[in-house]
Amino acid sequence: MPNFVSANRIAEVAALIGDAARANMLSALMGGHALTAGELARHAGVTPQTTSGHLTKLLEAELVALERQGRHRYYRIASTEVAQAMQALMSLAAEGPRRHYPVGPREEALRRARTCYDHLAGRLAVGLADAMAAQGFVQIGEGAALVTGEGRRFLAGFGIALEEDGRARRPLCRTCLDWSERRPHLAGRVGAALLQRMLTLQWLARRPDSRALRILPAGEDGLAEIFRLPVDQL
Amino acid sequence: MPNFVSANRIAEVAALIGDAARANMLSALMGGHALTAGELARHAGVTPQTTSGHLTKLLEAELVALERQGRHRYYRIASTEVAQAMQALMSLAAEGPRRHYPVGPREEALRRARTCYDHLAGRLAVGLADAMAAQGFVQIGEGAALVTGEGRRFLAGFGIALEEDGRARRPLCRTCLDWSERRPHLAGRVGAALLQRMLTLQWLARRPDSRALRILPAGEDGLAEIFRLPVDQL
DNA sequence: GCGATGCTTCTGTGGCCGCCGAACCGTCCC
DNA sequence: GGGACGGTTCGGCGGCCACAGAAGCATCGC
Repeated sequence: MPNFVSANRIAEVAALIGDAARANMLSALMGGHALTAGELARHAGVTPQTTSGHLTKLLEAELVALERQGRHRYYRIASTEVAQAMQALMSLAAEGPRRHYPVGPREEALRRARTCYDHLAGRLAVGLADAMAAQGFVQIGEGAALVTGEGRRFLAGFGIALEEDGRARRPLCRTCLDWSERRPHLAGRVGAALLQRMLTLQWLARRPDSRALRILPAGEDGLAEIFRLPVDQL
Repeated sequence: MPNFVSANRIAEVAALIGDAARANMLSALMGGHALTAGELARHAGVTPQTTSGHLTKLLEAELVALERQGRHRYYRIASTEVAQAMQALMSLAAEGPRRHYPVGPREEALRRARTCYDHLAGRLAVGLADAMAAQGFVQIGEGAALVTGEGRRFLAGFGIALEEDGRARRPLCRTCLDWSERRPHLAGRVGAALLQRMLTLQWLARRPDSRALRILPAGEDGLAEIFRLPVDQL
């Protein structure tokens, strides 16, 4: 029959995500942290044994990957492809009937700054992308972003080396549509590097048990001075 | 609870796609043609009444949109967001155990040139992207592409006007990872415009009942002369 | 008007799958 | 060692949902 990337395989993986418990687990893993089975069970709101079943399925389908460490087993998103698919589904889910979710304090923290798999999201990320674009470090198109030569130098000065691998067309930068802001922000290799660097510089800190990020004093200063991004306006 | 883009909503839409029949329908619609319920029923391999049920669900979730015309009802993908999600899931599904699908002649035609929702895909699309990048009309990054000033002029000469809407950050061009080539090609507004223009110029023709495209003689000439893309090498 | 066609709604049936209780296996700590 | 704890496997139950048969409702042709 006509379809041969076998729409059936698409259905398989979509069905895998299309279960409340598993979607919650994957969603939790989108925070970028590797989590143990128990933590995932709590996130999903089901018993450990049920969780275990789900995890084996996700493992077989290579949607998540496993790392053992002593008696703990850490699960994480298996690949950026998976993260992208989840991202696309989030955007889709965030559309629709525009439900009025009451904005609690926790949600407010998430809207302000959070991780999205391996990069920044939230108002901070959108503001950062805008600020860098304004200074000519990146060019942002629809679903697309490129680092300029100037931007490359700027990032190098900030401690991020974009290895100049031979093929000029390779490296760089994607954008990722933020469900809370409905605006693009920087993802891809550059996005991941920015998050990492800001964590090691202690500009930002992960909150335990949440995708939300705290902006530390050093971060407020650094973002304002180096990135020309006044954090208090976020 | 922690998750609040409600992973449950993600699960809902994923589950919607995660059914073989519905996935086949959506997959068929990814060809870019609007299809009738009957055609979709045939694609999915189920009876019309079952199809009807699926379609109401897809409609409610706004994954597909409906256009009535006499006693026919034409269904199409509702938005680019949906198309992107499907695209991401295809990439994911195409990964994995790398099954050996025997490559039939039909599949070969698809690998060569086909539509992907509203733009080109297959070797033709990848080659086109490469050729345009080589001539400096676009810059292609990872998951990202931008049209240069030169490219803008080139496209204008080819009959594609990229309206310069005020906000400089808006328009342009995405890339889309091709499952068959595992390489990016041009999507977004530019990708759609290129496909449209080549269809109206009769460079390409849609095949009935398939996503595959035929490259017409005028297309062979034009692609070689204007885009510097020798089609016979695809 | 008539029937034919395209599509839908209604209804019942069947199967798959997510769920938990219980038991089992491994790792850590003292 | 023993015991606690993190994880997994097994078995049986329950509910949801995709499916087709039959009937209903539009639109087309004559």
